[in-house]
Parts: sequence; structure tokens; C-alpha cells
Amino acid sequence: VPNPNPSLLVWRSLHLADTAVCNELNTRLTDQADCSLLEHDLMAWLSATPQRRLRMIDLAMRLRITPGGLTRVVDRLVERGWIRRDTLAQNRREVQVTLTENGLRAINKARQVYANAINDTFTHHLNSQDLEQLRRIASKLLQQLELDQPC
Amino acid sequence: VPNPNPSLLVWRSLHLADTAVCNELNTRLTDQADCSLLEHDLMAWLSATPQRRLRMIDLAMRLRITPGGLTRVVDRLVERGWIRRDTLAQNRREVQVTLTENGLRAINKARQVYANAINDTFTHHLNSQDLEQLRRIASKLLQQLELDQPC
DNA sequence: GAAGATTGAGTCGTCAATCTTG
DNA sequence: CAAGATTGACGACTCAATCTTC
Repeated sequence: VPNPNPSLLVWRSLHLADTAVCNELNTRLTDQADCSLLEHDLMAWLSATPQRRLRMIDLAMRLRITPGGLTRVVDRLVERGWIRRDTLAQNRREVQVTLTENGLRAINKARQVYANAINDTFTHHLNSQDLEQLRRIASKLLQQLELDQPC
Repeated sequence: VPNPNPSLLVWRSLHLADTAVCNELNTRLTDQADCSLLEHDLMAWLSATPQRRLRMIDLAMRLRITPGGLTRVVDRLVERGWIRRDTLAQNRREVQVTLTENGLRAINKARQVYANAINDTFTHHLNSQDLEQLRRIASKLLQQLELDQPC
């Protein structure tokens, strides 16, 4: 058994922590807000725009899933009445996804659950110095990684 | 649009970075070592034991997947000739999963690809101080998170 | 023809039910 | 009966092919 590289161990811990947090997010969102983590993210992106609306393709890039995958997620949320497909007269090949009033209520609830989960599993275990160091390092990492695939 | 909690942004960056690294790992492992990240991890766990062998249930816990899920992954690797199912005479309800000689070659190759990917996407962008801080923080986080679900 | 969205087929995991062995 | 493994049904995403609109 070879002697593992130390930075490999660091990444492994980080990845385990990330997975644990994600699992907790998914569990709580499912139980308390009737939506998955991905569905939360989708609605969060919509709610962050002035018109609460985005094109399918832009949404897919932000969520980092394929257009085909997004079609299915959107189907589910439309079914639930939380978003709506709009095609504007000016360009009928684009589909705009819009957050409905019910969707707005849903994302607000989900956001609460999400924030609590992050607080309990993440923030609560770190002090302000940890958070600042982590912020700096994560930004640095992300900046390098996203040079390849800008969003 | 509410003002997001700062630690929420930190976690978001961290999660994005983790996702990007995982995607790169999966891509390179698939292309250069003919296996997925999960399959790599499975063989890595086996190769870390003295007999290169583990029970299904122990393997499932380490990989953090369900027993049912593991059965499928194992099926694939058995098919490929990289692992073997053994039932020992002393306890015929347990299944031991053993790394074969071909599997040993495969994991050694995969480990190389894995280490290169981590190096390029992770280590290379951080200095030794970053790494040490990250190691400390990740350990702290993980320790708290795993109090709930020990492995 | 190419951008944008959807569809069908396939892959890989979960969950709950079942089978087997101690 | 309970531990351990497998199976069937399913859910959610990817990929490649297709459809529609510019």
C-alpha cells in the first residue's frame, strides 16, 4: 500500500465533509420543504433575477446540468405549479422559465431550511477565523478551476 | 432578493470547487483508467487491507452507498475481472470481495491518474500554508459531522 | 444551417421486498 | 428471528438524435 500524498488526504476530508453537508441539505429540504437540493437551486437562481425568469440554457449552465436533464427537472416543478414555461413572441425558440407566486413561497420556505442546515452542519462548527481562511482558499481554488469552464 | 449569509457563500464556493474536482476525476478516470470514481474508491479500499478483501457491508459503509447499490457496482467490477466474490466456509451468509491480480494492476493505474488529477486541479493552485489551513479546517468539520454517522 | 429545447435509450444509484444463512 | 446480500421497481441524470424556430 503506497504512502498517500498529504494533499490527497486534505481533498478527501474536504470531499467527505461536502458530501455530508449535501446529504443533510437534501434530507431536510425533502422533509421540510418538499423539494430536492437541485430544485432549490433552480428556484433560487430564478428568484435572484429581476423578473424571476431565465432561459432554459442559461439555467442549465448555472445548475451545471445538461439541457436534457434540465427539461426533466423543469417538468417536475411545472407539474408542482412552482414554475411556468413562457415563450415570448419575439423569439419563439427560446423557453423562459418563470417562478410563480406559489414558487416564490416555496423557495422562501426552502431557503430558510437550507440556511438552517448550513448553519447546523457547517457554520456552527467553525469560528470566524476558520470561515475567513476558508473563504479565501475556496475563492482562490474556484477562480482557477473556472478558467476552463466559465458560466 | 434577501441578503445571503456570508458563510452560505463560503460553502457554496467550496461545494462548486468540490464538484469541479470530482468531475475532473471522473472524466480522467473514465478516459485513462477505464473506471469511475466510485469504482476507483472501491478498489482503493480493498487494496488498503492486508488481504485485499472486505465484506460487502463494510465496503458499503466505507463508500457511503446502500448495500443494494454496492451489489451493482460489484457486479460490474466482477464482470471486468478486477474483483471476485468469495464466500468463506465459516460464514456462508457473508460475501467477501477480493481484489484480483488484474484488479491490482487496474487500481495502481487508476491511483496514478487520480493523483495527477488532484495535483492539477487542487494541489497546484494552493501553497503549503493554504493546504495546512485547509487540512486543519476540513478535519475539524469532518470530526463534528461524523459524530452522527460513524463508519 | 445553427441555436435552443425536447425525447428515447441507457446508466447508475436508491428503496423496499425477498432470499439465505446463522 | 436477525444479519447480510440480492432483486425489482423506480428516480434522476447523461448522451445522442430529433424537432422547431430563427
